[in-house]
Amino acid sequence: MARYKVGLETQGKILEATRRLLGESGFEAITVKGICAAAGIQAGSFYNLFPTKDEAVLTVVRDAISTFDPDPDGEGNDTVEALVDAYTGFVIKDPELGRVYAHMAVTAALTQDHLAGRIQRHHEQRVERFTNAYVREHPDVSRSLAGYRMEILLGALNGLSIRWSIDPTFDICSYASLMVDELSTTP
Amino acid sequence: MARYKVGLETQGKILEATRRLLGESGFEAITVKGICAAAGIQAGSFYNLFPTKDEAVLTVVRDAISTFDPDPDGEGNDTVEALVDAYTGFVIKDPELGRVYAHMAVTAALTQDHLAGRIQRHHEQRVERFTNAYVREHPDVSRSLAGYRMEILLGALNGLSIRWSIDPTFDICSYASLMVDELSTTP
DNA sequence: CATAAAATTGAGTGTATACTAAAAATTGAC
DNA sequence: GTCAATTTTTAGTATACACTCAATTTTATG
Repeated sequence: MARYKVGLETQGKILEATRRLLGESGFEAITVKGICAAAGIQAGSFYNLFPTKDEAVLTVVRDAISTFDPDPDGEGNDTVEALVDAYTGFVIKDPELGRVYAHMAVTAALTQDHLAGRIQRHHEQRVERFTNAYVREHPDVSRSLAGYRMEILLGALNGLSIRWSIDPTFDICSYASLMVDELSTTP
Repeated sequence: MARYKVGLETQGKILEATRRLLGESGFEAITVKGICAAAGIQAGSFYNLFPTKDEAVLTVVRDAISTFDPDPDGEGNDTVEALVDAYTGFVIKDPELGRVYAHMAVTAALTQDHLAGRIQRHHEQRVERFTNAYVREHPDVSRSLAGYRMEILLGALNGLSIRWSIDPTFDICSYASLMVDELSTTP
């Protein structure tokens, strides 16, 4: 753990580099060597501050998850539209972390054993939060149908996020808006 | 290239193993050593038949793409429902290749440089085929709105495929049916 | 400014990877 | 059955990876 000022600075540089490289090339392609080069340090310095590569990756992932889980205390007042808008809003505001989140939600669950459980849990909570919002807005829709619809909505949102991650000019906001619009007119 | 019978058999064993391992663990985790162990051969034998690992992977990917692009000649008579049903039908019938396809469509475009172009092209063709079917069924909907809707539909289908790939008990067919149903009632 | 703690470096380790080459074994057309 | 072409094996190479450690330098506290 960092105790001196320089150590904290180095920690910051490492996390910044990790975040950028994760967003650029994903969970498979990231290497300690790459992180160190991007941070301008040597491997030994990295391991003075992080016990393993995965620990640095996990720190960034935790950061991405909490960023994209807006205002957890206000859960009882969500609307589906607000949740989707919050997501696309964050993606636009911090595309680097947005890419990390998209990779995480979709690819990392398949390929990163040490993250799979955490990602699965996050997905379930996310579906529940969206479903709660949806039933609150549509009391006449059964909870199970609402769950189906929100699973599809999040599947689509993840799919579109990957599309955007591959092609940064892809206008994810328009697609997300259209999706929410058409959802709100479905009886 | 294989010229003797045993060579062709070995080629078959290699492709079978590659397909299974791709479906099980994805594009990042597959190794020549793993393929050879699963096929019951040595590395030298592999390289007698395939110039590189990527060539074996690409052969399986081509196979997956053509499997999930049903009856290309009948393009002019598609319906969106039939296209989605064909997709989920193939996924159920050959889950191994289905998993390969899902990994490919979503993760490989990000992480496998040698496949990215091919996957991008395939996706664009897929969107176009779906869009053509949709405008044929809904002549009153503009082509651009149809394109948006089909991009979302395919995003969702990809997202749900990944969900199914992570959790094989996930009932992708029900979700896909619901999606098509609700699409057909959208004006 | 002395000193202990922390940070950094540089030069490693071991392991796994894709891929190769030479020799031995097998195949199949004649 | 011969023999050249093909296939298989065995034993490698080179490279990239995560991670380590002893020596050196830097930090900050009294």
